[in-house]
Amino acid sequence: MTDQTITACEQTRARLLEAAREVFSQCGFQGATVREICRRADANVAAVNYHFGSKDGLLAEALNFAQLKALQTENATADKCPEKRLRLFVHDFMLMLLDEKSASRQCRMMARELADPTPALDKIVTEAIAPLHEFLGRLVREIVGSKVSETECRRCVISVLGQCSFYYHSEPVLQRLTPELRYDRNEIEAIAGHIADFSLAALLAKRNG
Amino acid sequence: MTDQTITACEQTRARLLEAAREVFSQCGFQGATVREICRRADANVAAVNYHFGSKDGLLAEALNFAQLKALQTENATADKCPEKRLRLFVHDFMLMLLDEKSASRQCRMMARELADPTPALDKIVTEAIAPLHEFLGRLVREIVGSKVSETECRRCVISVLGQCSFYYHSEPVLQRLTPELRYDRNEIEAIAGHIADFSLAALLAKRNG
DNA sequence: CAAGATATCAAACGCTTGTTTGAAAGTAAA
DNA sequence: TTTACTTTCAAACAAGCGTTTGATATCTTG
Repeated sequence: MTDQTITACEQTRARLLEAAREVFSQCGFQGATVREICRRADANVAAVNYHFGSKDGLLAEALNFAQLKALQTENATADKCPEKRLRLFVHDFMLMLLDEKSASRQCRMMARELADPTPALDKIVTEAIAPLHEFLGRLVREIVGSKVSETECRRCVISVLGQCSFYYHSEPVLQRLTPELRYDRNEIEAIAGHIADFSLAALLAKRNG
Repeated sequence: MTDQTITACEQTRARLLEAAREVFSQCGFQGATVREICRRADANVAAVNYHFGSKDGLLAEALNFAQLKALQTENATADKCPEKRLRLFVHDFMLMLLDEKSASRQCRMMARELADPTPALDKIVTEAIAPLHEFLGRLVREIVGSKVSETECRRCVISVLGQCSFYYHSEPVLQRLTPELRYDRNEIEAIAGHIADFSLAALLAKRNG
């Protein structure tokens, strides 16, 4: 019984992490309760503190930026022109944010925290968001050319991310505005297409203007 | 003592409402506590329930969409081409969202609620956000012409609002990304200019494409 | 198997939350 | 001034929170 067998302990840890990602991404850090996480993980209330020290510790371990990083490296190695890579990025990013079926609650969890800071925000920013902005900054730079200032370039990145995030952050509102709206795969891809069109038109205008 | 004299009761109510707008806009509905609101209003904890019935009731009364509506009517009556009116809207909207000195906590309060729904979200949507989307929808329509579909038009509105909101919602993140950032009036106007440029370029491309 | 370490559990702790209470203070009209 | 009503207040309430506890169960190992 040395390796490879999954101990009961590890099972509980894994269930807690999964439940935590679920609840954190749905309710935010403040809104999520340890009791609800433990209920969904079929674990005792004390389990969180036993395995992770505290609710903060659980959040820190539940955070996982692998998927977001993978999205960037895959995109960077794609053998395409920058316009197509931007289109691809927006597509993958929106699927990650909106597709229920995509198992990437990590990303949505992260998005929840952006608005109101938790102890983990610094880690999120340095490990995930800053690299993301730099990645997009390079991509935008490829598109607009060298005449555009760095500040302007950064604002373009924010314009792209702002459009994407809005669909996630304001879902409750958009749902009420157009009740028939469903984020199925077709809808998400249509939205991603719009954001890419919209952004590329603006960026190309900047390059030529 | 019939009119014009401000009773003690009315003074307390007014102080509570002002303090509530302050705290709600800073901490969100969940994060705000009745005790903190009462402390800032120099009132007893029981005052909220006495005057407004509950914390929910206080939120409902504290909400005030006058400023947001005024922004729309002023804009609509501006004797300008739709491009300039969009530019003007973005400018005024960003000032309302970001300028500390602008006394419009109502708008920021509202923005806080969008991400995680409170009992008041329905009221906010029907009374403030839906009209805002319709207003912007008409403005966008004037710019892109009649060839663009209604769905696409709506998505353009979201693209504009998404860019604006991002600076507000993600302030904690943007502050960490560029620590020297300060939302003074110059910076806000520069940002508003960028968003207007970016969006108009995309909209004009849609009209001509 | 027996002993020691590890993991789970029900229960409770201390704290904060929104809300309620009943008495005290303030106000207005007879 | 007296009477009736409104407003404030300190204190307490019940519920929920994250966390701790000490006993119990479950493994691992000699």
